[in-house]
Amino acid sequence: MEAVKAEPNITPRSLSKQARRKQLIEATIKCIADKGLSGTTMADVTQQAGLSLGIVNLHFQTKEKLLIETLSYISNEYTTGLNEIFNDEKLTTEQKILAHINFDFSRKITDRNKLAVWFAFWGETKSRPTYMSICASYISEIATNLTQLFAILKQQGGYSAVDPDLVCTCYTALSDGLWLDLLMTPKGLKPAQAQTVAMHYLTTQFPDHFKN
Amino acid sequence: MEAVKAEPNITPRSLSKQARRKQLIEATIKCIADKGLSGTTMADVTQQAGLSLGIVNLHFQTKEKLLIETLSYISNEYTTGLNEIFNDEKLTTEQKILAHINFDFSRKITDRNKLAVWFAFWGETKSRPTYMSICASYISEIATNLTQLFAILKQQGGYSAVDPDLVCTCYTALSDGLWLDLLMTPKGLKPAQAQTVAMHYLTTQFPDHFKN
DNA sequence: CAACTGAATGAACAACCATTCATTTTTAGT
DNA sequence: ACTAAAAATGAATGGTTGTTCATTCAGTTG
Repeated sequence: MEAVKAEPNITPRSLSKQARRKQLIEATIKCIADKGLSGTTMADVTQQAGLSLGIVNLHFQTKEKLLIETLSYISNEYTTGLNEIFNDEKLTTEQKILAHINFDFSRKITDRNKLAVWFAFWGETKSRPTYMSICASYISEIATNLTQLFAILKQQGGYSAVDPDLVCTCYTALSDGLWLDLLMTPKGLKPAQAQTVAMHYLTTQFPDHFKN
Repeated sequence: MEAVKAEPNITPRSLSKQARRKQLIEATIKCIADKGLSGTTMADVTQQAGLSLGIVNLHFQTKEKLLIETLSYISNEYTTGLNEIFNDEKLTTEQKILAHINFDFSRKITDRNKLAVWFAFWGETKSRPTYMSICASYISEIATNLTQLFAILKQQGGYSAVDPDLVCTCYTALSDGLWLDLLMTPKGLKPAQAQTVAMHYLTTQFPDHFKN
């Protein structure tokens, strides 16, 4: 674990306040991936960021707030990416769903450091209402959008037997489970294969649109 | 959180050594569910068990060993249940698969305290090789058995297009994801509904055997 | 009933770690 | 160049927690 600065030739304090916060959050992600949520100390995070011990208090007040901001950071990154797809007027419904899957198994999302952070927080949600409510809000937002896409495709494609809510629940659970697979058995399952598994399920529901 | 003894009328020390270990492990499960892995202290666990602080050291030497035994305990409970099904000579392949799903979404397995423990450990696997290897062993054992069941059903049922490995990966990921759903949105998804979702997937693969 | 065994207890200890804040360093304004 | 404000530092602090072990106590044996 080496200290890494965001930009080699720029002194640390020339970065703006917001950039410093981002630097600390990304150091936190790396630390959680390397040492776990319980094993991550303030000394670890600040050393990973190449800064001094007191810096977290200056920007986040407490460790707990830093952790909450870290969860919000990866949640926002995910929902923002999906909303861009959902709101893209140039894409057809079919293309949006394909783009959604593509995004779910892209490098950015299946990065094992970030997957470790997701599961670290998920593992604590039952005992931490704050984590729980952050997760609950992005979950329902994404489900609403995705269900709507499936409903449109059902109508347009004449898939009378398809239940959009069921397909949304099933697809979401499937991708969560595949992420767990990518985290736990990285030697066994690669992101591209995981995407194939997800496509395999969608093919069963919309065979005319998604051929294997 | 109240101290609860295993048997009201039996004094603590009349329990055998093994029963005492089980008592402590179950107290640990409750604590992890209530306070998270990082928030669980030795004082919490022993108080939950209604025993004194030093007892864990007597039976498990260290906290880390108690946690490892706790992960092994729930892993064994799960794999033992599945192996009983897999080895039951009286069941047909189709019945074994049905029993497998039934078990995955039974009360015993979808108990939110235990789900919280599963995800708590999964969230730390990347940084803890010991947790990782415990998980790796049960994962591969179950996958081997389940893939075999699907392969037999493919042959018997004439499902020439089915890929048993793919279906096993997909089903396993799906049930892991549904467990996450049960943990995170208990108000939204009930175990019986989760089971319906899992059945829905199997129906797409083996329509003659598993009708909706 | 007395001596013995080992399970259980919990006060005390030592290590760890989040947080504080007096001091130093950098930047921006004039 | 000088000054004031802002940012960053890191030694010191205090609270928490895993672990230890001398002592207590229940159950058993002869």
